[in-house]
Amino acid sequence: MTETDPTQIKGFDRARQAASRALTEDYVEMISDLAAEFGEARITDLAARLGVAHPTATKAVARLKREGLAISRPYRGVFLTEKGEALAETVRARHRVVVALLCAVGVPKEVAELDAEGIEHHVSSRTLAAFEAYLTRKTD
Amino acid sequence: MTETDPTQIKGFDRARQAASRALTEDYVEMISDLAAEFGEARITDLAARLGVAHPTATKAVARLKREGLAISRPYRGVFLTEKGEALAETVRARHRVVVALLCAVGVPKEVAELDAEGIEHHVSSRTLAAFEAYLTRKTD
DNA sequence: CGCGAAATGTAGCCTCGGCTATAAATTTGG
DNA sequence: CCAAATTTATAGCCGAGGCTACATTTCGCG
Ligand SMILES: [Mn+2]
Ligand SMILES: [Mn+2]
Ligand SMILES: [Mn+2]
Ligand SMILES: [Mn+2]
Repeated sequence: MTETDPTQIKGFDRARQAASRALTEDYVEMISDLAAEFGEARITDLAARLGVAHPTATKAVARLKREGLAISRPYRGVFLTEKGEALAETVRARHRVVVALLCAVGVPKEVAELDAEGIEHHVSSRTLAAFEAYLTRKTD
Repeated sequence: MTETDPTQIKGFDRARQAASRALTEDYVEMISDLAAEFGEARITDLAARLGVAHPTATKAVARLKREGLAISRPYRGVFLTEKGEALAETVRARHRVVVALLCAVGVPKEVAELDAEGIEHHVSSRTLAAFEAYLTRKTD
């Protein structure tokens, strides 16, 4: 083979890293949502909303705790740490921008909401900034 | 908990399915690229371009063969089946549209290329259609 | 030709993120 | 206040997708 384009490798690598962060991001955002609604996030509710079996949610929460994003005691609710809350806020904001951008270029709202759930995790900060600038331009 | 929004669950489910298809899509596209350049795709080249160790590429190719997307004989190159070629074409086209859309809303080209590698796998046919329509409108 | 280098295959390890089945704790209501 | 229902925990299975180490085959070249 000739040379290997480093940009291309970087793209695949970034996509792999984003995929591995996606679960964390969705759980943290959901825990934050549930906390706002009910004051705490229960494992059962997390599992129901994410569409997984509850042991799957339990495992995910264990990982969040390992990473210092959440805390919990046995048979009690799950709560975000400050670090977790900060991540949730970032993720929530990005989710909204992605949906808005999709809608702005003509994607039906319902479809935008579905696709955004996956797309959001691959939107870098620079792309996010471009989306925001575009939305601002378009609105004003 | 109160009710559980089925649309939201569907979004997470779609994102999970897309993530599991992503690897297949990238490999098939890359095999097609290498075939165009060199007449065949070698495991070493696949691994180098995707940024993984060669046993990882070998495993992935084994899966493609299982799924009827590629064929190969020991110590020889990998080739796509008709089904594989068709998928490669679809994936390549979508990749281009995603990059073009990102550029059109103001994302720098280099960044667009990086982010598209992950985003593309989460763009549904309806969103793709909207992107194409937007690009057509903007160009004309 | 034949030998060393390069490519490919294979074995086996790891983590992650699904799942089911079963056990234990907690909550609820009669 | 106790029994049943609900919730949570735990054990253990699976496949995917990474990796390293090592074996084997093919290739290139003197
Ligand atoms: Mn998401
Ligand atoms: Mn989201
Ligand atoms: Mn890709
Ligand atoms: Mn691609």
